[in-house]
Amino acid sequence: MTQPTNPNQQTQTQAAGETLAILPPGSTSRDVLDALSRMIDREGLRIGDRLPPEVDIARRLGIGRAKVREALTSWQSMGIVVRNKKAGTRLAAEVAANAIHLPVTMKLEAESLLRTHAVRRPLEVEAVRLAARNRSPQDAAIITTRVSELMQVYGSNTDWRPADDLFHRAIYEACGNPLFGQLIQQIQQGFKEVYEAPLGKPHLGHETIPLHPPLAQAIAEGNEAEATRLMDEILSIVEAEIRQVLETKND
Amino acid sequence: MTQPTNPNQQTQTQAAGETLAILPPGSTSRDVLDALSRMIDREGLRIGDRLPPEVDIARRLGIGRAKVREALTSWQSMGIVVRNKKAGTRLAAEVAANAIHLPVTMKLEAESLLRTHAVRRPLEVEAVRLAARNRSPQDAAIITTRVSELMQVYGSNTDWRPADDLFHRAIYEACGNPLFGQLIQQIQQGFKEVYEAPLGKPHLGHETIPLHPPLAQAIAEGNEAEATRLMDEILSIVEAEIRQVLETKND
DNA sequence: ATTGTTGATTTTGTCGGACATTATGTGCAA
DNA sequence: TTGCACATAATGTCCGACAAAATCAACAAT
Repeated sequence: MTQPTNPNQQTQTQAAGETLAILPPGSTSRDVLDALSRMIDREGLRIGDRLPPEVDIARRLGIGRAKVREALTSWQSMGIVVRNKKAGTRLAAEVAANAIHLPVTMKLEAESLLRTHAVRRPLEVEAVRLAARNRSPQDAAIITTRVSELMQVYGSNTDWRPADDLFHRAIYEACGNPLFGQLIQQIQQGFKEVYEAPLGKPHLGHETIPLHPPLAQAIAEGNEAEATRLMDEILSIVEAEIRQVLETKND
Repeated sequence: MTQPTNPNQQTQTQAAGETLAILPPGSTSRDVLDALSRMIDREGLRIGDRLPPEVDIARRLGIGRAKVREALTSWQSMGIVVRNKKAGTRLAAEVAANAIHLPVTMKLEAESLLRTHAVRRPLEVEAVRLAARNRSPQDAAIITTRVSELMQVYGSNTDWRPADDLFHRAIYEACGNPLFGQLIQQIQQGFKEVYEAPLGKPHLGHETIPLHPPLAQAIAEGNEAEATRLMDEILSIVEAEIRQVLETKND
């Protein structure tokens, strides 16, 4: 055992990390978790590494230990950290089976981009199939509107991803099962965080936008086969782009 | 608004619920959550209902408020409860987009059995496809062993579901992407909890067991089309059984 | 009579302190 | 060198107090 190369051992002479951002008094538990995330990033902590004792974190962030514990409890319930009496709080070696928090899980395993995409893919295709089958006329109208808005933005040189988000959310709405939207958006959120952090967020999926109008039409017409085929093609393109980005990064 | 029929208003004259089980001193946070679950069940609380103030819970369970808060924080981070200053802690009306905990979510919405099955279905099929494509020889051997064990147990009149679990876990292992296993098992866990509680757990999926040996063979042979077809058929049968159970329950 | 306002109350949020519990490590003795 | 007792450091738990905020009740104003 004898864990290797722990960078933050005794170099912190009670005032080393004091330059950290002190949280304002009205900060939520989410802010604490964000600050902890930044701290983990900055100090380059990996799976199994210890993070500072609760009292130190509290002092460095200018908050009470109760608040730190609340945040760590949240992470613990997600299986992100493991707490032990004297061993301190460590980043979890493996995620508990019954608890998932994709954003952090993925952040800890950056190579899992393709894995995450592989999970997202069947969910997206099935959501499109159900949307084509179950859409109401209102849903079809919303989807048509969203795709026209998307193409309008796409024509200009502004960021088209918010419009793309709205379009896909309309699909999740139309499929009649809120679990699809919840799961996919959870996956997407984790994807974005890990993707935009180290790779500088190139506009992924740009090539797929021209396929969106026929997808919307297929859903509106109730053409399940064509809709799922188009969605699968879109996701294939995205997957190829991911592989390309990963390869160019590995140079 | 004016929420209706809150059963636990002022009938508790400081000593009503005192007969609750007092937790032993060495109880974990999980125990507290279990006790809270039982309390919710016993008092018949629904979505939007308030649960007792933290100090009351602490007194009734014989623990400190810190322990109660830790447990509630865990639930809050899963989107199960919402906490407000004077409004108290309420069971969440809708699950936050970035936090999902299917077991409790489903327990609160029993009608979502089919929705959950609809999400599980494409994931299972894709996992089988990937397993047929990427399985190693060892994986194939394990799957073959598991299915033979399953059929052996199935022949006797003991409970075949543990063996069934092992078989499907072997598939998740073989597919080469741990996220599939994590997500599906999370979904399954929630499904079981909500299913077995109100419906008395009939042996769901009994009809599908004879389809498992050919499924295992298709995976071992790398026959993606046949494997996915069989898995889809299995899940169709399960879905039909779910519908039947729900209908007979609605009489 | 309805509406707006003000104030009291209740409940969660946060802090600090104290002690218990438990790994971890250290030093002494065999 | 090995084994054991003890010191130490970190989380776990409880308590008490106050802050903050949402709700409710009473009251005033239109």
